[in-house]
Amino acid sequence: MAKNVITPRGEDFPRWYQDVIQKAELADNGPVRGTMVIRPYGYSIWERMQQAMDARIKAAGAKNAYFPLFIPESYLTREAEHVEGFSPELAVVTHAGGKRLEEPAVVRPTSETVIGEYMAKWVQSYRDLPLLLNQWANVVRWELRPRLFLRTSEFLWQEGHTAHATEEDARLYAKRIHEQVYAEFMRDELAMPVVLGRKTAKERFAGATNTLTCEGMMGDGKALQMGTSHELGQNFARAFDMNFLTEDNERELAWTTSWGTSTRMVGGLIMCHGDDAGLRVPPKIAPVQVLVMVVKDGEGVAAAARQIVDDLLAAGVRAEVDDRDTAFGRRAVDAELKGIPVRVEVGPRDLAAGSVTLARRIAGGKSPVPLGGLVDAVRAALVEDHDALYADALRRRDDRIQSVATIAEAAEAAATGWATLPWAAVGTEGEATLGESAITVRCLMLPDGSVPREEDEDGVLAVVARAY
RNA sequence: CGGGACGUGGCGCAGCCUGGUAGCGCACCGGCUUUGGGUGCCGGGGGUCGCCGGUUCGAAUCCGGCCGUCCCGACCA
Repeated sequence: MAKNVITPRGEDFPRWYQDVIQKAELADNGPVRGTMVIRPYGYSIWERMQQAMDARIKAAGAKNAYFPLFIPESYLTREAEHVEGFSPELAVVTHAGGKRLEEPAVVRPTSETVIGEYMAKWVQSYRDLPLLLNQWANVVRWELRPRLFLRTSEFLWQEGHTAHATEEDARLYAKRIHEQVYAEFMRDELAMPVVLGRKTAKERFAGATNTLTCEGMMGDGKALQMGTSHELGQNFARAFDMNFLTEDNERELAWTTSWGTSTRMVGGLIMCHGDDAGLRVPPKIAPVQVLVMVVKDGEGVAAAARQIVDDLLAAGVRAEVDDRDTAFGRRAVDAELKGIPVRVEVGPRDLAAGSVTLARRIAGGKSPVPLGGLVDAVRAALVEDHDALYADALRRRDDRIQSVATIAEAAEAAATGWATLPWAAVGTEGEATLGESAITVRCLMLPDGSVPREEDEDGVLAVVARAY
């Protein structure tokens, strides 16, 4: 492995993170503070996330639609908590077409309001419910302390918005998205274990009655909120007059939900799986699962490498050839920085032996594989790598969660990881105390890992940590 | 907005204190070399020293003003 290519994680984790993003060619800072240029390799990772997520969202019954970037300022103000929560980070267009606008247009920070307005129009009868929508879009939240992928003033995301006839139906749908779309996606595609829970009132989405969250643990023990699913009660339905006639011809307000995941997940992926050699991309998300490297050309090696790529592609493996003219070591280091799970090294020596060399980014090590058995070996490696990444992440998380009894102990544990303690021992005051040390209650959960329906249920645990 | 630092080729920095017309590492380009772990050597291109003004024969360097960036704090997918 190459040395000193990037800052070691243990030396300076934030610096390591920046180095990985730069060296793996994931992103650059944009020209306006807080903005981000997503480079092709970073974007291809996002595209794979989108694809996998989109399929799950559709399987949950939601359909894609698109709503405008500009929202009338007056919409935002209709839901009191919502506007209060978002006003500090709004970008507002006051001038356009060379004139001052009669009503300023807010650049969407999220779309509950516009979508609420239109859902109100479309929902007339109980027969129109549930109405299940999703959109892929960019949103803008003017951030004071931006960090690439984790907190940028503009980011890309998916936002789901649904309307239901009953509170129970809305609750179950928010839960379904939380568990069967988000958490499963993170586990099965990103190889990331997440803690599921509900947010405290302080951490709840502005305008929601309940916020469910997926919290991931990063390599430095800090928490990252990777996705949220909200029950909005009738708050937005009331603000936008979204009502419908029941079977009994009664007029009732709908119950709505919203839920989102963003490009922040790319940051989570980096910080969860990366190591001192760079990124490690889980095979299912990897834009390039196998890089076939021409070690030394001249004896039909390049042609053999291309044939191998074709065979892998035909077998449904995402493969690319690397026949660049640069030194082998540099190309190998590049592949490691980018976290490509498997490298197939092809050189004259290999071909003479009728084999190739399989180099593993995640499991580590190299070994010869007969050409005829390559496709199967690659398939097995990719499955094994996914499981290994998940196991690593899970082990780290379990090692770094401490069960404690007091706020003081929790604060101590949060220096290196997470702590769980009875929510009853924390409460709103304890939450404020911890906040003074930049420690937050990430979520509330039950001892068996399930999500409590109410904050004050018996045995509810608070998960506290420092967070991104 | 409160506290701290910094603006010099693409990136990271030295030079400033003690003025004399810009240098190093990486990256980039060309040649040879080596392609099985950032190969080595030779050659080369690229900078209004953040901006404006002042002092001076002469300013990256000294003085004044302005602009910008980064870090810490208050907000967040």
